[in-house]
Amino acid sequence: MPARRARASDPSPASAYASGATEAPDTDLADRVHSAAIHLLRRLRREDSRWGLSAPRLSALSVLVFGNRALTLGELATAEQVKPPTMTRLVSALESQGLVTRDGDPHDGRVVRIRATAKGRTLLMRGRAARVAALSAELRALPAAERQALTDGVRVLERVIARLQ
Amino acid sequence: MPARRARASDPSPASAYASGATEAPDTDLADRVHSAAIHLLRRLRREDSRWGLSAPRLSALSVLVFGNRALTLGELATAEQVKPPTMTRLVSALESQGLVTRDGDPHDGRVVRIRATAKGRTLLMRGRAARVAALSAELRALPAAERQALTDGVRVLERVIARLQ
DNA sequence: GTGAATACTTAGCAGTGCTAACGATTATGC
DNA sequence: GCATAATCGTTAGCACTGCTAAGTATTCAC
Repeated sequence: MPARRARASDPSPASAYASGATEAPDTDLADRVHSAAIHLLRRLRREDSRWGLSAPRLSALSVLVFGNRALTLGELATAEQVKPPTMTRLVSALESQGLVTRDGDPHDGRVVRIRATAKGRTLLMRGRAARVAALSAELRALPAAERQALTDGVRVLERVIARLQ
Repeated sequence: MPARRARASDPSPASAYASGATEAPDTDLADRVHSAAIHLLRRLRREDSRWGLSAPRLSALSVLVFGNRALTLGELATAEQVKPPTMTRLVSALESQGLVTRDGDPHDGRVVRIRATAKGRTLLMRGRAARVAALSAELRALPAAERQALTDGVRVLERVIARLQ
């Protein structure tokens, strides 16, 4: 079920944007990427509540854990491509969950240094695994060629996204 | 900048989830797909307000326009993978914008049939183009081989998402 | 040392997602 | 035919994320 073109009787999510017939090929591809992102996240969202880690919190925490150092709130906001007030609230939530700490910087009283706690590291490892478990399972079931195609595609997409900033 | 692995000094968005070193390959890939979806949508979100069409509204409207027929609210909710109350509110918003109509079904008084208006069709065509314009521009700039890799990857992802339902 | 710039927070808005509970309508079973 | 059950959609209310505007505290520049 390639779902390359939307048909009159096919309102399936994956093809929602894929009209294509009268579109430039790149617009068609952009629509499909866009639509796939929407539906993927909607689906993965359902796993969140069990872990108390929504997508934005998970994403921010992962930057701290894998960055393996304290970041200022502004750095974290930039890394996550959100505005500072949004990150303030995300960090407050993570802090109240005991997953990160907020410390003042001795050299600059304006900045706040945010660091993942041990609990945060542990929860991240488990939480992100749970969130993407369903996806991982499907990917494991893929033929090697398709998995490779997806890997290559994602690599391209990552670069495109970085360029969109 | 392949961003395949997160490094201690690299809190870049695209690699936020890509720790990988101690992960199974598929989990690594799932994380990367997940992360890419998050950051792509956050970026594209910014274009929305200019058109009054957020991602969910755009997506729902596109199902109606390209499906080219009236759908019940429940069908639309299923197609968009949201619960009926969520779709009720989305449809109400689209209706108040004059982009869709809500009509009762003569054969079944419980059902509501939702149809895109001409205005809805027009706005969709322009709005979705605007929303993905930045993305389209980047894709057009890609070498043919990379664009093809992304196309193949998206095709795989679409099938995976359909299977996640 | 005064004024500008920077970092973060607070307040308030809009939007999306959910569940629970409700009314209206249709289908079922006797 | 009528009571009961099932279905469809809505309303109400919660949590969360995103933004802008405005405020506070601190540091930098002259």
